[in-house]
Order: sequence, then C-alpha cells, then structure tokens
Amino acid sequence: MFSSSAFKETSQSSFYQQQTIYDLNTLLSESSTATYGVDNFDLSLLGNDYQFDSYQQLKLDDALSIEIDSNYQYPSQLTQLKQEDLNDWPSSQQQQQYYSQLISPISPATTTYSSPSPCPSIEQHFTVIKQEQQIVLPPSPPDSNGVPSPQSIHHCENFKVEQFDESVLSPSAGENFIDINYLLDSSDKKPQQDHQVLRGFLQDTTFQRKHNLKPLPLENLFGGLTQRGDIEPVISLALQHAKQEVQATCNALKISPNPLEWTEQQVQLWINSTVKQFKLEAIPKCETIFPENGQMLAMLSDEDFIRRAPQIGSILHAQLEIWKAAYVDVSNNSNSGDNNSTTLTSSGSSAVPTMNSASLSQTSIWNQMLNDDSDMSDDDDSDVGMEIDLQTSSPAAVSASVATVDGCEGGESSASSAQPTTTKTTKTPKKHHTHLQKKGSGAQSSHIHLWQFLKELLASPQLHGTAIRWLDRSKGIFKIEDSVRVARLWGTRKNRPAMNYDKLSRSIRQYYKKGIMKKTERSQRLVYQFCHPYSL
DNA sequence: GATAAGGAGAACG
DNA sequence: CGTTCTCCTTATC
Repeated sequence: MFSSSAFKETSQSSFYQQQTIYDLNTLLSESSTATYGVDNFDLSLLGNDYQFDSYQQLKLDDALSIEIDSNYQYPSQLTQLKQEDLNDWPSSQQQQQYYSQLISPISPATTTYSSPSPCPSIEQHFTVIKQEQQIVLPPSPPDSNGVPSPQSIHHCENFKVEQFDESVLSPSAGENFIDINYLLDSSDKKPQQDHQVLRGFLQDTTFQRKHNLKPLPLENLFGGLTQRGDIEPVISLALQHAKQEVQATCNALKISPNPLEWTEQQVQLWINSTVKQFKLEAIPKCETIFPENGQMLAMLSDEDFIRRAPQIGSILHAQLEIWKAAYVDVSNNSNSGDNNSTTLTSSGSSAVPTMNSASLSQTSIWNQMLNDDSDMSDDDDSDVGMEIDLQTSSPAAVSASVATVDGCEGGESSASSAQPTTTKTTKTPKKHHTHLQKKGSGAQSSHIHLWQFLKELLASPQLHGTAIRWLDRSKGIFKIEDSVRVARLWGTRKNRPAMNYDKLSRSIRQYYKKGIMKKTERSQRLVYQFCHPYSL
C-alpha cells in the first residue's frame, strides 16, 4: 500500500513501482479455494472511471458491505482498521481524482518500506514509468516516521466519511476494530443488490478494453510468481507503458523513437525533457557534458553518465535504456508482424529480457531517487537555469548521425544492423545497482590513450567522418577536419571540460618522441600520421 | 588569427 | 612513473 510519503515521492519521480494487475472481478466472483495469506496486500479497485488508491477507493458503505468471499483471506491490515481510520477515508468525489489503475500485492520500493514483500520477484522485476500528468495526489504530508502502515491513511486529510454503519464495527473490540469475520458473516446475509455501486465498479471492464488487457488469474501472482513466464505479461505491460511515453515524448520533441538517430541537438532536447520530466537537477552546460549524438550517447555506459552528471547520470542512462528497449520492441513487433502483443496474457517477445533490464535499471533509479531525497525536494524550480545551446554542433555533425553500431576497427560497418541496440544491450552487461558498480566495466573507459581514441573516431566514419577521417589509411595518415569537435569529444571522454585543440595537439605531438606518431612528409595543417604498428 | 612546434611543470591514476 | 593536461613562447601558414 502506498503510504502518503510514497505518494509524495511518486509524484516527484513521476513514476512508481509497477503494480501487478489482475481483475478484481475474478477475485470476487471466482469460486476459488485459494487462500492468499498475504500481509501488505493492497486491495485496490481497477476501474476506468473510478481511479482510487488502495483502501481509500472503497466507499465506506461499499467497503463495509463488500462481498468477501471467505475463501480469500484478507490482509491483517484491513482487519485492524480503526474507526478513526475510516473517518479519514475520502469522499467519492475526491476519490475520483486519484489515479490508480493497478492492484499491488507489494509496496513501492521506498526507503520507508520495511515489510517483506510477499512476492520478492515482483519487487525485483516490475517497474514502469508512470505518466506524471495523470497523477493527482492526495493532500497528505509524509508519514512522520516514514513507515507505511494501515494508519497511513490518517494522512489523507480533509476526507469525509459519507456514510458509516457502526454495526459493522466489531461488537467485541473495545478499540472499534473492524471485525472482518463479522463482515464475512454479515456479507453472507446481505442481498446482492446492496452492493450495486461496487458491483458496478467491479463489473466495469472498460479498463481492460482501454488497456487491451485480459484478466490475469491471481494464481499467477501469488505463491508461484518466480518464473519468467509468470512475469512476462506484466513486463509486457510495462513495456507498453514505456512505449506510450516514448511516443508521446517523440511527438512533443519531434525526435525519432530510436535514440541512435538523434542528432546532437536532439540529444540535448531529450536530456532537457528527461530532466524536466523527472524533475531532476539541471545539468549546467549540458551540451559540453553530453556533446554526443544519439548513437554515441547510446554507447556510453552507466558509469560514464554518472561521472559526467553525478546526480542524475544514472537516471538519464536508465531512461535511455528504456527508450532503446522500447524501440527495439517496436522493431521486433513490426518485424514479426505482431502488433498486438501487449495483452497481459500474450507471450513475451524477444524484447522481454531487454525490457527487463531496463526495468531493473528503473528500479535502481527509483531506489536512487528515494535515497537521494535531499535532491528530490518539492521545489519546482529545480529546472530553472536549464539552458540548451543548440548552436554548438555543426550542421555537418547533424548529418553525420547514422544509426549503425560501429565499434570495430575499420568501421565500414554495413547497414545490416537493423537492431543495433539489441547487440549493444547484450554486449554490455547491465548493471542493476548503481551504487555497487565497480569502475572500469563500462563500454567506454576513460583510461584511453589519445591515439586510441583518435583511431576510435577514425573507425566510425559514418559518425565522425566530418570531424576526423583517413587521408591514407594504409599509411596511417589522417586529417582532423573539425578540431573543435574532436577536442570536445576527447575532453568529454577524459572528463576534461577545458580540453581544446591546442592541448590535444600538444598531446599528439608528444607522440612524435614516442614513436606513436610522426610528422607527415609534407607538413599539412591538421594532418597527422600514425607510426606503423599503431596505424593497424 | 589559426595552427604547429616544442619546453616546462603540474596533475592524475 | 608514465601519460596527459596546461601554459607558455616562437615560428609558420
């Protein structure tokens, strides 16, 4: 169950832990003998128009007369609600402001979360981006002690009880606990027409059509949710969420859904958008911190992101991973001709592992954001001062962005890499816990020699052909066409913002003595030559 | 003015 | 300690 503090942080981060979805109709109508002895069970209603959260969404009269199948064991939390808890339940009008599509047997991965999740595998695997514009928060302050509890709904202030039937209170409990057994007994006696409103909620399956969902049996979620096949539907849904958000952002920014196709300017737009979306701390001089185009950006490791932007680098990287995964999934779906594979019961596509990786990254984001609560203030001005200089990249650089992966020597990679990110993602082991990362495992090490870096650029003529190119490959002669850009790339790689061509060329000249490079026969400006072994 | 060349010392890992 | 960064002067295009 979301505590109030969790709500608040959810708002700031604009996404929340994936909630497992199932059809509450199944819960209430199915004559199952299964017993779900789950504490922390989060009872929420799924509804298209009735979007509440947790217990709060149950109108009191409905909640207390809800048909409770005795085959289901409701959480102890629900059985221990006090009368004053109920007084804090929201009115139906306010309830409808709350957004909750999902039912969760788990708590969000907040720092305040202390209870063990009944389904750890869910907690590990399910995250999803939440579109923040859809969130309307209850006016509740954070939990004082930060520990989620049934009493956390105390903080949902200004809510009034519409109706309250004192008869449902336990006749034996001195503290006015709700006696769930009493409810169970009485529910058996109550005719169904007493619950028409609730039944209307539950029988409303428009949300299923809206989200193209199919009911997922509870059995898949409790007690056995440890296998890949069990979680694929939810991952698929998460991927669908991600793709929807990606598409929305693409439309807003007018950028390609494929990060590999972004120009330098579009990278800046995307970073700016992501910073604002997640209310992150803006990156000063972002264009110098991330001067790459989309393809180069995609090649940066998590470590690279963190080094360049210690506060938000990991978040940006993980978000980029999600974009890549979403694009790969779209590609896969279009290739396979299956454009309708996002139902809950559909089998996972080949993108599932990739998305899972991205989801796990998102989990680390979540944890990081919650841990870095000092950076997650309520201050909406956090993005003030974010300035994007779109003039730092040359037009030639824009035209140089080609969506291929090219990290190998020679660089004349064909356009056969239809899904470059797939290769990339599988090549680089994804690190799920950013705080535990070791250095040196990134795809691009900053411990690189200049001559190696230059050869790296030379190996990507599609990418950097306008900045540096071979004049005579066999002799190792190359020319720097855009000294500013090459220097900027070098400075970025070495985390030397003050790097310029003057310094870079000085370093190149040091190679003369070392026999790594030599002066060309006819001295030409910006033309250098590798010595033999180094040009290979 | 931009670049090349190179000396010298500092910084860094 | 090796490599690179940084600053500098002088020369060349």
